[in-house]
Amino acid sequence: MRREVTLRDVAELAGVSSRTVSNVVNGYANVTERTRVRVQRAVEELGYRPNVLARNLAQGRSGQIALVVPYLDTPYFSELLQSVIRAARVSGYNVLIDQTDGDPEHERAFIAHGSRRLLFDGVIFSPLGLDQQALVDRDTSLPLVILGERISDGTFDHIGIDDVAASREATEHLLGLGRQRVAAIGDQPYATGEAAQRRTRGFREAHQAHGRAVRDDLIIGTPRFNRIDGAQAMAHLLDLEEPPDAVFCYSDLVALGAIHTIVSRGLRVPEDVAVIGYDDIEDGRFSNPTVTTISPDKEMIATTAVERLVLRISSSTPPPGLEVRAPHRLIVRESTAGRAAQSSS
Amino acid sequence: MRREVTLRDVAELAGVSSRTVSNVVNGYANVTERTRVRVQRAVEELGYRPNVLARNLAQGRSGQIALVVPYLDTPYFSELLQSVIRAARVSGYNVLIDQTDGDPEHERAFIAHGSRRLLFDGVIFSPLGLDQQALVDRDTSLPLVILGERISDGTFDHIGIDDVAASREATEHLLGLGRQRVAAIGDQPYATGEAAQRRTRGFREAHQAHGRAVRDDLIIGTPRFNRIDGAQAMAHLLDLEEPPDAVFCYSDLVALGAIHTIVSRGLRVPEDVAVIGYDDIEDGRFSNPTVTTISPDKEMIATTAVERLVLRISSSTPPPGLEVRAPHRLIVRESTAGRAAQSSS
DNA sequence: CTACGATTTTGCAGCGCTGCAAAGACAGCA
DNA sequence: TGCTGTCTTTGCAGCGCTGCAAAATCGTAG
Repeated sequence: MRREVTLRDVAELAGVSSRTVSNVVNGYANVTERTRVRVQRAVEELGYRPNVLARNLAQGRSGQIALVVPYLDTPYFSELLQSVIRAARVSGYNVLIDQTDGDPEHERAFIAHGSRRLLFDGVIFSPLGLDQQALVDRDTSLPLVILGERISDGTFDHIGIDDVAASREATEHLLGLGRQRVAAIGDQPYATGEAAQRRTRGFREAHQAHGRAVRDDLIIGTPRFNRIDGAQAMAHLLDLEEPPDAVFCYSDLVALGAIHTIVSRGLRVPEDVAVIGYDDIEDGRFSNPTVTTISPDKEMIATTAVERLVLRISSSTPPPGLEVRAPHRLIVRESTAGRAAQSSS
Repeated sequence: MRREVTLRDVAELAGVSSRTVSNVVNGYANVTERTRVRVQRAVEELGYRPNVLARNLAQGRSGQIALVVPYLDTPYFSELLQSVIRAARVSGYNVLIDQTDGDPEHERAFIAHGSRRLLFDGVIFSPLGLDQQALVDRDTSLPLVILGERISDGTFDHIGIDDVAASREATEHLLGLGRQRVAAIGDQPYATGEAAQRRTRGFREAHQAHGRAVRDDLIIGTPRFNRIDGAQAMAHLLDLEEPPDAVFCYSDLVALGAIHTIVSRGLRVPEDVAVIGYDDIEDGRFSNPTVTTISPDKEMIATTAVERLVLRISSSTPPPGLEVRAPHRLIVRESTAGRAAQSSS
């Protein structure tokens, strides 16, 4: 395999210094049209491509941004990943993926002091079990953007939808259908379960707005937001003396698991139990029945996250922490509206 | 942000040359125990971490391997991705992900001459629409491992399950249930559809082995292996005068789409139509009904792929192309066995 | 005690690029 | 014509590491 073309090769051919070639390639100011053209021509003739590695070394950066997510095989995250990769590429960054498996220790290590600083220039973090303390202990010189439900303390950006409002809408949708006993699956009443707790808050607010009492025994906690968690929680709910006739699930996967249990007990969705999910993953559009859900604008979340992170990386003085609210909407499908909803997306 | 600790810093503290520190850090031979210990201590005291970038630059490699897949939000690929990342990290490589969207042009460009050679040291490629010509035109100096159904020409490794055999088993399972009209969804009778064609071959072989004729109008082509493709193809099949009573779907997503259509027509799975899928994605374990499927050993595929690629990268003389058959097995679930299968995983 | 081969350590150059500051070119003006 | 200020271009050093080959050290045989 032949040696790659370097800046120097181009410089020689164009009859200028390698520094000038660098200037042209990087579009720096103050290069005469004449030399620019000459260099440009040489670049093309030799098929020169900058060596990213060398550039990064010289600039003291790595050219990578890390995307830290709890699970990769969760559709929500893999859909997000796609958008992040696309956006990062536009800005000349590679995405380094890290799956934490929701392990708080692992999550903490990623943003703690020292860590593998050299491996990435910034982090887009979608924490699961990260507690407030980890954020306090973090290396504040590491550019950080957090996705999800955590409020920024001003030293990083935060992007997420309004979970409380979204959860309220979801619950109101169920109440609006005339359901009498609305359950919630996914609460996590402990320090690292902030995201879940906001959804529970929305759930309660909706009841309040409708002048309805929340039956606390219908709020079921789950360790994760998985199909299996949903399936088990639903089984528990159906075993109650007065089982619910509607369920707000804190993720579409939970909803799919719940539906699985309901149907395998010989009950019907939505006739016997209406189900609403959260995330709008593709699965929910083709499941049986299709799943009514809260759809966050994932593309916008990903794009904004990368944008902000890149800005943060290239700023000499750190920009103030931004609090970005991404839009969301309720998408009604069969699991609450029945077959009638079939035509909707 | 303070400067990072370098080799030289360690060298100074340990009272040796930086080259010796490098030797110790990299575990090279011929270092006295005495100096090794001394250096080791200095490394720990300063918290030295090698700069991967500089190392790679000096070694003329990038430290990245590319994983090229058609779609990332397809569960099969995101499950594979996880395993690949894990395996690559063990070998000190980063995974650079590229989604081709199945675009043949894009796929071709990735392994063609020149390409972005500097960005990655090797490629793990899961092609979709890649035709044989692209492989001929490829840059043979780029270490390559191909996943899927293509046979190696000796210049790269190939890892995949035996699709023909697996498809035969799947079809035989349906025939063994006593089904009379078995359909297949997913054929792609054109140059880039090799994978699909092997499945069709297995489908035919199974019929032959059972002394049954294949009804060609029951073999439906689909552009992709998606839910929507499965849903549409199934709709077409159900509109036939003699609709099938069993369907072999070339992916679990196709199967999920097909089931969706069947159920929304008021028919039952598996009573009216039995459905079998391919890939064993998690969705199929919690869908309603759960999906009988062919389960490839993804972990083994990923691990072997990385292993072979790393070997190929570090070999000065390219090793012969290996043809690896990963194991697969049939997992019977509700979509063919009915509720009775509930207990199986 | 010297010589020689084997082992361990070192110095230097260079991977390909960019930051920095200085040099050169050029135009305008006295 | 000489001088100044501005715009372009250049040279050099160095990012942190490793390849290479020479130098130093060591052990042992003569």
